[in-house]
Amino acid sequence: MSISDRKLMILKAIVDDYIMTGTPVGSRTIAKKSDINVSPATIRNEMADLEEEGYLEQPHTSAGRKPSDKAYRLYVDTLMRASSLTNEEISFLKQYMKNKFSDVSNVVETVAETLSELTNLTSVVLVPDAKNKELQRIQIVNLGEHNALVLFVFRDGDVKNFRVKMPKDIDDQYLDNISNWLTDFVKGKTLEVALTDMKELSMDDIDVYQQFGLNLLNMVLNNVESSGSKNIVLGGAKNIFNYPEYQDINEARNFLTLLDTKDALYKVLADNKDLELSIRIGKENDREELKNMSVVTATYRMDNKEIGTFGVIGPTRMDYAKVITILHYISESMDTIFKNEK
Amino acid sequence: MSISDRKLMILKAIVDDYIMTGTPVGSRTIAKKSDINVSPATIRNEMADLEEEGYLEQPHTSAGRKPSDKAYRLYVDTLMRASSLTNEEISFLKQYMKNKFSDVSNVVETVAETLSELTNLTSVVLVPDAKNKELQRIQIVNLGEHNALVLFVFRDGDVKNFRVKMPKDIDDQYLDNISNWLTDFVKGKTLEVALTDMKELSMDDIDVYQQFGLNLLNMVLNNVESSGSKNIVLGGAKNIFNYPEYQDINEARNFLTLLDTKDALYKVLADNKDLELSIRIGKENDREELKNMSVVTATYRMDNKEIGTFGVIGPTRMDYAKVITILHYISESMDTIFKNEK
DNA sequence: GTTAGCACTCGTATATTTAGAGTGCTAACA
DNA sequence: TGTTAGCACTCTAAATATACGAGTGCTAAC
Repeated sequence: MSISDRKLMILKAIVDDYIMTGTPVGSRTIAKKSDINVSPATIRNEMADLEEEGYLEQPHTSAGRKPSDKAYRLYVDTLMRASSLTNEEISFLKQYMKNKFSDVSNVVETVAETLSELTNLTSVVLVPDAKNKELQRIQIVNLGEHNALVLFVFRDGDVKNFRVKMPKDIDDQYLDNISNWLTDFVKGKTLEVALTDMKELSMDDIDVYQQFGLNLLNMVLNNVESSGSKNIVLGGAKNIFNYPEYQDINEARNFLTLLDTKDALYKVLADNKDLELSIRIGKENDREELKNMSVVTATYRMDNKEIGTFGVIGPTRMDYAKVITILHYISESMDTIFKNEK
Repeated sequence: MSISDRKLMILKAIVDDYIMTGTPVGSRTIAKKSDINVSPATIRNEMADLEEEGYLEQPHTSAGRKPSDKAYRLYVDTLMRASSLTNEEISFLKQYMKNKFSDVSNVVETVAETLSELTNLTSVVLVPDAKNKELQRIQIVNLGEHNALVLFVFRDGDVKNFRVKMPKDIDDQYLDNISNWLTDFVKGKTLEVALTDMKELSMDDIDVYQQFGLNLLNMVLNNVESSGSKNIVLGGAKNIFNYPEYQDINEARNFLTLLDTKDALYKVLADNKDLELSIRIGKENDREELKNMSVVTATYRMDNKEIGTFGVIGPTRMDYAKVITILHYISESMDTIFKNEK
């Protein structure tokens, strides 16, 4: 059963309005605002139909209607304009991002910040899993007094560092030698591959180096794994307060608590890794805690390997068009960093 | 005019109770709870006196009393027990921190997390200013395709890294040479000193290196300075919800907004850098936004140079004794990292 | 098929009442 | 002279009652 064009127009008008205001919208509002020149009574009839078909819901008899998840889905898939941004806004966006990303050491934080500021939502950025990234170099730096710092530099420019204690103070030159040996060995491999490869080395190989390297790699891998659930960065958590429906302290609190259970968020983002753009509306989310939220994520990839997954989380009545546009332009900005300027 | 011992006991009882419950405390409560065996009526008289002297305030006629900032000050200075923790709790603390700090690459985040978890307050940690830290090594790592990563390793194990573009792909060996030259030049100096020193180099010195080094140092310094207000890490922001007096959405919101204006927090922490332990109660804070909060900070130093400043921020009715104890044990744990195990 | 009219519903905002916690004062007591 | 029981008084917070209004669904006319 297909829905008449007028019904769709009405539905779109309702969703648009609800996304703006957050209050159930009545027939009068639609009659006045939209360009469907028809009386409130007529619209009421259509609305009753739309409700029967599951697109609208009524909080209570004397309230207007609000869109259901199903309605948002339809809205996102076919109703909404591709972008709700004007040309000026878009060029502002581009400029803004260019500035943001100009001198960046910590891309992840910048993406999180940019994303939340532009969307006025809470942003979620998945820190790329160090386990699956190619190593570029290992460098041991002597800090003196039996302390050393082991640096793992990855292909993508990420750096992880670990403080280790040495049994005795070791000559800088010797540390460099180990560093070089390790680098030669691991370069181009992921942590995991490097570790298994190293285990297979025959004992004939320079033993001390190997033992040292094994210890290091093991340590790092453990560390990387144990901090698995923390590989997530948030931005703009308090943006949720902008939404009147979160003025209730418990709602707000629950939301902030949800943000703290990074396991859940991690799962969601990790699940969407394969998708260039993922939109999960309300009950479409698997996680119970997210059943009344929407999560929109994008994955940026290069040479068919994902570099990063990032997105926003917020009320189902978020401005999907705007969010999608912004995600798009952030991807593009990352292109600039990782490709053009290379 | 000195205050009688009984008055002090009553005041302490009131503060203790108010810290626990957050609700104004009446004469009955004190009469029952404390070991001052005296009738409510008597306590009322004393309370009236204490109010006159500015130690107590009454939200309204028919409510109990709550401590004033002045009362908290007295409490902190002379009334409270040094530690409200039992021996078991303390050994738990020590164990907890030992675990936390065992395999740490990011000390700052760990301190923030530990602090907020243990105190149930919001923690604030000042990231040590890279400008004034001694450099240990500079290492340039080739990432391929005209990209390179410049690593600045500091004496204390901190690492800052910057992605740079190279005009053309440069031989790894050559990059190592530059790295070594730079390291030799900067080792033991702060960024600022290194920069001025380098400017004074005569042009006879290997010119390319110098130019390259100058550019790098300049870039890093700019970056470090421009991110000045961000040198702060928070933990447990939502702990504020544990306090019933912050159930009001606006209070909570204001608090979270305050946390976002890192300038203010930075100022506060930086101001207290010289003090091993600083307790600012309510109006004692200079900042208007903090006039109804308390900020307790500790500075950890080594060889008379501060390594880190960290503390908590929360309602004036925080459990000062507990907070101080915990700050103390965190300092101690850091000793373990930076000294004993060295 | 569309629309004006109207009775009806129900949530929110406002006013009113009630209950109780705590006080200050007075007068009696040790 | 300091302590205490007794009691009237105050003021908040919770509970209850009232009023308002936005929005609906239905009916009947166009």
